[in-house]
Amino acid sequence: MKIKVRFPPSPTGNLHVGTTRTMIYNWLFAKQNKGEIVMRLEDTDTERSNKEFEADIMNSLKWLGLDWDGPVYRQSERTKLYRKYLEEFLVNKKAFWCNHSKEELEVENKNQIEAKEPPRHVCSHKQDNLETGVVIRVSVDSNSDRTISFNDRVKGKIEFKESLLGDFAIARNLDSALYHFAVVIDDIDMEISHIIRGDDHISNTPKHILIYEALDKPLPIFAHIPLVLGTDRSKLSKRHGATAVSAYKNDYLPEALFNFLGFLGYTFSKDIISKEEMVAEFELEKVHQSGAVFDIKKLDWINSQYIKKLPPEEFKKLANVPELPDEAVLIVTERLEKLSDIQNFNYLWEKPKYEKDVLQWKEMKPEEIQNSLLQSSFCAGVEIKKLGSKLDEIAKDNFGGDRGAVYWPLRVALSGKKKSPDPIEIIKILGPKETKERINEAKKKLES
RNA sequence: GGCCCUAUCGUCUAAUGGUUAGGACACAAACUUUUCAAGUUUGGAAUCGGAGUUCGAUUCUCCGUAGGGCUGCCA
Repeated sequence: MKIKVRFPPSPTGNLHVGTTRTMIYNWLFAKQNKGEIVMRLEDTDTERSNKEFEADIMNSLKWLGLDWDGPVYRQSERTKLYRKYLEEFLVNKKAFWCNHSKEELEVENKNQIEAKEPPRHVCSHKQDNLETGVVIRVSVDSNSDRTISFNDRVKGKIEFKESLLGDFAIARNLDSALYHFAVVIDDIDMEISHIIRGDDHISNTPKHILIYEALDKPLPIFAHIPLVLGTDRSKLSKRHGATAVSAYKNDYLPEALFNFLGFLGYTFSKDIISKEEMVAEFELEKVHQSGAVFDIKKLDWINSQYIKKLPPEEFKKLANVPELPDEAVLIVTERLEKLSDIQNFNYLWEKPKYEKDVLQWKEMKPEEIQNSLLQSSFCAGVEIKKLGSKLDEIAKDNFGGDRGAVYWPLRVALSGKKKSPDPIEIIKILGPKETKERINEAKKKLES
């Protein structure tokens, strides 16, 4: 059988990390099986869909390296196809026009809940053969004793009673199909073999199965993946933080996000793993059954691992710091979790700003700091290799061997920070001239 | 309310009818050290509850409980 899967985002928002995780599993599965991936924008809700979200989705997918085969389909451009099938459904009495108002349906629903009955709309217009109406519904037998069941590749056997479904809506009119109808028609038309989608679609599946059956088409294989959760274990949404992939672009490497998302629901052989290795290892049946919390701390760690491995040129480009000297890249990447944190190291390419009291090490007196800096400034031109022993000597001769008394003021003079890499590392990057200048500025600052 | 899904450290998870229930992140401590970072070592931390099956259940079954999803003329 030819393997064919789909990316079916709805352009009613930016690309969501949960949707992306589902797409990653589709992608891994397709790549491993030399299958095809269809890109299909589900924009049947014209009110909420827009081109900006479309662009965000495509760009984010591209950024992550999630590619697809063939053209980009839009459901809004396929209304003729849906119309053809809607007419067929109507003619064959598999669907009918319903003329109940929203208010009537609300009352019905309210009464059902109060009576502890299953919520569903069993339409009384079914036999009326209306020419038109408010909405088109599939006719479902409310007295059926049939159990619709399917074998989910990740969840196992799932069953629903047909009688509980009710006559569900599939189109606003002949030219405006709703989700349930458009997906099934498209999945049939595009010969989708595996539908790998979020857990939240499980309860839609029996409806879809009924449409496949009405068209006498074979069922695809269903695989429902658990949702990505927020810290309170509910479906990940904006109140938990950034959900758009594009919100991660400035701080995270695409490989790191991909790696992290892949682990939210699947266990690969090692924590840091490439796409290629993931493709080789992936098995649909091994996708976990329960939802996973999006833990940003783990993402940060994975990201830091990828940053460390970046070549200098690549890092400077991605972090957008062309002025950073190549020699400085290593000491910086070792300390970063997020790309934008590079701004904490701006003293490597521009003069630091700081308050003079930061220069003080423990109980040091101003004269002592001055002396320490003066001594250090004499070392500015010393060969890097010998710099360490030279500074140690100063500590020994002037401060009873307290190296902090030398290193601390020096580091602050160079970086303006309480926390920074070894001053010798910084001197290596700044060079003797700049080093001397910064020490002198520190001395001046101390006097003021 | 109805239907459906799920349940191992704080988080991601491993294991399997028999293990001292393992790892990673996070956290804490130690080492290193002028301060960070990195690294190394160590530590605390979990099988939701109750029945049943069994010589033995974290694992299998059932019942609870909890959480989640769906319940649209959204997708």
